[in-house]
Amino acid sequence: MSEKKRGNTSLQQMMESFEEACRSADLKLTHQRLEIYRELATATDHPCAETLHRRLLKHMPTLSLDTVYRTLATFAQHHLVKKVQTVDSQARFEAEMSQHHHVICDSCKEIMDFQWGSFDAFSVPGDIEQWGSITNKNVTIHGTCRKCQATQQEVKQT
Amino acid sequence: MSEKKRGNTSLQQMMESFEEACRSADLKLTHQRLEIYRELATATDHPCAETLHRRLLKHMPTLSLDTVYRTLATFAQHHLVKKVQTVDSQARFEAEMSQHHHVICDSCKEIMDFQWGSFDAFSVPGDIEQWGSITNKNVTIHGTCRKCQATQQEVKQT
DNA sequence: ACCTCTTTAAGAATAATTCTTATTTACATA
DNA sequence: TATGTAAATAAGAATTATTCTTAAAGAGGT
Ligand SMILES: [Mn+2]
Ligand SMILES: [Mn+2]
Ligand SMILES: [Zn+2]
Ligand SMILES: [Zn+2]
Repeated sequence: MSEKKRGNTSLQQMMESFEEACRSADLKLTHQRLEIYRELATATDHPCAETLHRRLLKHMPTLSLDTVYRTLATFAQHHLVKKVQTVDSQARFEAEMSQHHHVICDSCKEIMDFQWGSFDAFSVPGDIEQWGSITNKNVTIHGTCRKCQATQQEVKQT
Repeated sequence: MSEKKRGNTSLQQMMESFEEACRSADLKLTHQRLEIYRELATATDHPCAETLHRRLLKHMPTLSLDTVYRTLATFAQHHLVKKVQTVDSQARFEAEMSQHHHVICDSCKEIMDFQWGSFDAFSVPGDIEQWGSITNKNVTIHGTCRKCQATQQEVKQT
């Protein structure tokens, strides 16, 4: 039971369906791809390419940052990972492909997942259905997380 | 009645409250600031800095791109404009500060506003209220707009 | 009109990402 | 298991988006 919590899907399962997806998309199963995917799949913080690279360097000292970028782009094209939309300049990524939403702390930039089934079941306003064909709808909540609230409190007291 | 549609607020009104806000924030009312704000306020497409610059060059041939970036950053700090969150590398902006949501065409990158009062009235899942203090919640819908659907149809037939 | 501080334009610099190329590797096949 | 070949990687150069530096221009108060 020492595996990271990842919704209901275990890392093992994710790795297996990842390998399967690569094979059927004719993507070679390189050490780099496997490790980059694994690192992202175990991360819960929606890391940017650089963060991912920094983490991976510990066990793969020759991994290039370019490979991380290139690989993430390839994965995204094949819908194996998602680029997360943010207001910041560095792109951030996630391996969690199932429907979920984000809370973002505007102070520390932490992005957390959450579920909102009753929203998912909601149907969009009528005029939007005219607009075109919709592939997905997501909520982003912005605010300040507890940790940052505490920190800002301390600063005030200084 | 020839003014651009801007929700219910007219451009005149926006310009007036903009000038008022600048004065009370001790921001000098320069020609550049007025024109950049006006251009963004009349745009309905959430332009990036470069697009805005290109449009403004027609009437202000010496305006520098740096000024557009710097000015938008200043405006954003003072909550006079908003940076829109996207998955693309170029930042996009809007002057519409009232609560609204976005539909984004993944093909042509067009961003359209829409209202969703019943969503706004919805309260967020309980576990999120524990997370920290929330400043806003917004929906982003992704899909393909009618125009792009039509174009893709043509391509198929070729 | 003049002073002072802010803002601007221009170009240099930086940050994030992508491209080029020589080398290495995965994996299909013999 | 060895070999051939296309795909992928590492390294560094290049590009794109944005920010910084500095000298000159302008806003707004007196
Ligand atoms: Mn997520
Ligand atoms: Mn908008
Ligand atoms: Zn935080
Ligand atoms: Zn479109």
